[in-house]
Amino acid sequence: MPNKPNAMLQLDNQLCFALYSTSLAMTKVYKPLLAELGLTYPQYLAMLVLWERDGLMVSELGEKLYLDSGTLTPLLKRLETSGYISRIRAVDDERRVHITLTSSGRKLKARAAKIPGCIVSASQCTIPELMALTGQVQALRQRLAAQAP
Amino acid sequence: MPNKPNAMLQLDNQLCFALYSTSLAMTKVYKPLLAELGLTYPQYLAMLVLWERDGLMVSELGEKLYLDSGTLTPLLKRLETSGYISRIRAVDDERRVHITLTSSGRKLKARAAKIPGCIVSASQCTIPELMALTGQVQALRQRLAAQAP
DNA sequence: TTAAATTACATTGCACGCAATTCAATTGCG
DNA sequence: CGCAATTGAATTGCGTGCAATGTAATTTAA
Repeated sequence: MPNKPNAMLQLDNQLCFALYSTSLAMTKVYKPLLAELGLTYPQYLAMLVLWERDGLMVSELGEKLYLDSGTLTPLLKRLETSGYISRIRAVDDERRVHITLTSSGRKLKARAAKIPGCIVSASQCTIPELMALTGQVQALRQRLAAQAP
Repeated sequence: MPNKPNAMLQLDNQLCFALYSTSLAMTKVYKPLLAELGLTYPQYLAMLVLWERDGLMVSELGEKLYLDSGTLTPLLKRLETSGYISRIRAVDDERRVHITLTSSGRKLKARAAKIPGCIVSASQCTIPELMALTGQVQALRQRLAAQAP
């Protein structure tokens, strides 16, 4: 199949670069919206998880976000400094740290509710188009994740 | 349209997160392949551009990669230290820095030729599937880039 | 012509991502 | 029980991304 190595080495033929540059472009669209909430984009992702399910351990958050403790520990400390979460060691197992929303963190959800609509609007796509593309990209992620153990 | 704010705030409903996490997963698949060449993933992207067209200015490279000088200057210095490129100030306009492949950098292209095939294989997709998805993601990038001036 | 504006990079500072290592707490096994 | 192995976070070090700022070269315009 890979019988045209030169064409395959062209930047714009590569799905990887399309994903990479589009993800960065997406982050730039989010940035001013999130700045109003005092969040960075990865911090917003962590808050999305916590708004769905509060009190997760750092490792559980990491599974949902596909991030490790080296990334999450400092990120969560910043969210704690911002007053949106508390980091509490479990009493039954002091290795574990549970991440809990503060009152301020819970209130933030209402202010963030308008953001998805802004992004949909910026994408100039219909909801079904976005859902279809999301499904395809998620399926690719699953297959790629299976390769990197 | 955005009349279900709670569902829209769910992590797995969001295209942005699908792109973000899939891009990171892609990088992890590349990592061991690129480590053999002594390249990081963004450095590999820069080399892809230079293999297509040598001697670009920093700003031209930035347009192709959607990256700015704050990112590229240190990245290119590392590629120079690795011996793959030269950074040469233009004689006619000394503000400009042209990036030129070294002999070692040109030779690297042959060693990189097998990588796209490895990625296609890891994706477990057919070439037409990958091309279709690439096109959709690129189209999204164009629309998003139009929003962030 | 020369001062102001613009351009092209470089620098600084902050926040990721992640590999590798460390450390403390817990578990498992003989 | 004792102790090695495992687990969950934290730490360290490096390489991005990017906003903001700095600086030197060039262009412009009064």
